[in-house]
Amino acid sequence: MSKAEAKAAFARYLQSNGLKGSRQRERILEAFLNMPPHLTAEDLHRRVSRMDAGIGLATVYRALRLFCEAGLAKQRHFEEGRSRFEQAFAHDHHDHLICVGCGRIVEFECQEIENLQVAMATRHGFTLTHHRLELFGYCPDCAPAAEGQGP
Amino acid sequence: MSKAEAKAAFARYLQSNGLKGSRQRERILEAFLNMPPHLTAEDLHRRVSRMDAGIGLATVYRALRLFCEAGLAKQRHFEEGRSRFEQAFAHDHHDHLICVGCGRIVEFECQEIENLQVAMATRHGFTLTHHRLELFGYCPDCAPAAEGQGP
DNA sequence: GTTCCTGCAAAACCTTTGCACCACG
DNA sequence: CGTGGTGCAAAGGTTTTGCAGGAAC
Repeated sequence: MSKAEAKAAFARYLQSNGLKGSRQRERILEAFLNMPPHLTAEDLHRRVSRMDAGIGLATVYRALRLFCEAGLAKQRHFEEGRSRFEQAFAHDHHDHLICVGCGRIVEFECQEIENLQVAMATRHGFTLTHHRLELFGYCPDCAPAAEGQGP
Repeated sequence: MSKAEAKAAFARYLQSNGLKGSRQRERILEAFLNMPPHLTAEDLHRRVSRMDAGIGLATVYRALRLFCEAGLAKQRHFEEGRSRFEQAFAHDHHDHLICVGCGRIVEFECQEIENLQVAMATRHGFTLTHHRLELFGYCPDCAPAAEGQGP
């Protein structure tokens, strides 16, 4: 799904639910589509404020919830106390490799793992809807530092 | 590691760090060891309060943090706004299969998946420290209901 | 003209912290 | 007895909500 399609999908979502568009929602969606993935609501608000200073954080939260309901965004909980949002349309599916040194997040996919997941679910009688896989470790830049110094 | 060993490990942890035991910590550890996994701090507090009404929620949080530091507990963030804690000693490692219908959580392990994870990490130059894998879907009891009714 | 949306501030949540007193060692 | 633990309440951070005014359809 391209960015233009995402915008169209959002407009459609609004219309079918009796909701209205607004300058703020356009700006927030625009910023959301052009951001790196895995941003915080506050991150997004900071960026949006640069273009349109009057937009409130609450409005960003409300828009993000809408994006999630419209299937454009996905809310994720990494190992911190707050949520991050990613574009749901960007790639059909992917998992995350997260550096515990610098926080860098790399996306990857592996069909073999997916297949094994389905097999495990089936073995327990489950019908899979989705999953979450996160690998934590040191990226190439942080690996040398990790050896010399403990936390 | 058995429950008795867990208690001993905690006592050792306290001693080596110049910390003290207390009635509250004993009670909280006891309750923690005898609870189902994946409990909330509040869940644990509720249970502990039944045995010892005066124990405060803050004390439970402080104890849980200690348990984590001592390696007895692991803090996890599922797809909600709060933390859940599990016994770290129960099994060396496992992943989770979570029913989106009833919330039931099943633990499983799969060495093949683990191996592939290491391979993926290596391909990206990462050195793995740990990971998180959660499979979401309908358990056998909830699967039939899922077909007839959309959300 | 409705109805929904917005900004602000206040509330609601989970979690942590400050403080005076108590208990362990 | 000194140091760390506890309970309470207050503060902290993130997310939600109530409300009066404004904008969209």
